[in-house]
Amino acid sequence: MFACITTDRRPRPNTLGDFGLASSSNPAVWLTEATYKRGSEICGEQEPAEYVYQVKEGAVRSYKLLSDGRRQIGAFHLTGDIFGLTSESCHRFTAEAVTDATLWLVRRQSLEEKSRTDGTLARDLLSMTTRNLRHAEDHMLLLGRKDALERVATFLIEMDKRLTGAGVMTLPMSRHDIADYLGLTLETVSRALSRLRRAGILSFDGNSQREITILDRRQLFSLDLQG
Amino acid sequence: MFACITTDRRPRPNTLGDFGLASSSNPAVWLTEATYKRGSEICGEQEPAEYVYQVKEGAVRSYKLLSDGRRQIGAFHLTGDIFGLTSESCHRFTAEAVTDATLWLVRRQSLEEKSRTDGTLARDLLSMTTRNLRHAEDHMLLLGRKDALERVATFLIEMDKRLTGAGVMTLPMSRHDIADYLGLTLETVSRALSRLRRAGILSFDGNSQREITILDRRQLFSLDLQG
DNA sequence: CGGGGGCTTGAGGCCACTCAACGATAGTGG
DNA sequence: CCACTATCGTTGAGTGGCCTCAAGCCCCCG
Repeated sequence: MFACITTDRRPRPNTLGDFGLASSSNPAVWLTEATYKRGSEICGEQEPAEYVYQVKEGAVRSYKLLSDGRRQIGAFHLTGDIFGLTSESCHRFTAEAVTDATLWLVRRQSLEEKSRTDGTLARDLLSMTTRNLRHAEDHMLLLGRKDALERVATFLIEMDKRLTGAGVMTLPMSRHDIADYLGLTLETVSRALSRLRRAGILSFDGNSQREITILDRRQLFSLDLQG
Repeated sequence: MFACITTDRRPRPNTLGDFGLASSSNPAVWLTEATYKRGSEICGEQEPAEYVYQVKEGAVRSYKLLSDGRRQIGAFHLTGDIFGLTSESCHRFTAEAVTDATLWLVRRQSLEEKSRTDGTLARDLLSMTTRNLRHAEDHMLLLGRKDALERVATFLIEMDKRLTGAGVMTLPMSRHDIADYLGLTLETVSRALSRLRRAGILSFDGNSQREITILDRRQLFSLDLQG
């Protein structure tokens, strides 16, 4: 599994806006574009955090491992998402391409330098970190207190919102990835999806089992008894 | 359950250093001190986030509820800890006093205003948020992938580090609180502690069951197979 | 003395895990 | 074109770890 860095390493000037960092019109943050094959590692846990990443296309998983191989995926990063952002020196997750993916890379150092003088950027970094924190906090509730069906329902609602919002979506990740995100096994995820299908809440019409249609949003939401 | 705000509401000038916000010598952040009785609510989930809090003395729990009452404690805040910090308008957790507690309060607004001109403060806010994020990420791994014994071992190591570091500690929270922090039931927590005691890893010498001595740090760490 | 809260321990049940078989699909090479 | 393989997903049977329910102890307090 090797990353395929495009040879186009010629730095391209780019606004922070292109990097998703709001409207600061600072043109001096340099981007690199890179592509990664399905399954290849983008950055490793505890490696020095040299870059911050934004998904141009594809999907990425961030995870931690226990020494015996148990895996917990902390987040999926989809088109437009920024990850690898930290104010510490090392990454706290391993990131891998879920599908073939194209990323934008920006040196962390250059962001830090800019943020020292650019208050808007500094606030954007804080609000992005806060957004990640909120996601982690919500996910703790899921992992600590929801049962399997509720976890899968919450997952589908999250993915629908982030992928299309239209109730029809093609999940980029496998059942195994979903399981490691939800703290379950792949069999339990599969059974939960089947239950939701049999209950008329979902359908798998497409020719792929990853193509899911939400038929009854009300019932799905009623399983996601947040708050 | 009522909070007992001390009538000493006279704002006291204080350095940010006193607030744990590093060495910025800005004296213009005003603190209020308040005391809370065991079990009283400090702030509610989804309430407007008017204050940021620091524990002067005592212990605090931050939690989320599902509509049927299941509770997930996201963090315990001990002496010196800052909580309630968010760049969003509302709190994302309910906070309650685990023991009688004395807190320092600072208006969120005043922090935000200061951070607009004080780059050091802005960076401190970011690094505090990052620290919270790391804790949440580690806790996701615990909740998603560790078994009961491992969760309790991890908890004891965390508390030992934060309370004394000496291997002897008096936990401020009940088994029920520990359970809701670890995604277990209080009985399972109790059984795990008993197992660790029978294995010679802990002892409960004190006259309180919350007084715990770690006898064998090596074995305890071997149950906490982080990474 | 009774009552309540916190903690422990036991008995039994259930939900998710484990192990296994099977089908579908895609890619590979003869 | 057809094996052959690997990957992914579904489903079933059985197990086990944690939960539920309950009893009982200890301590504090009225």
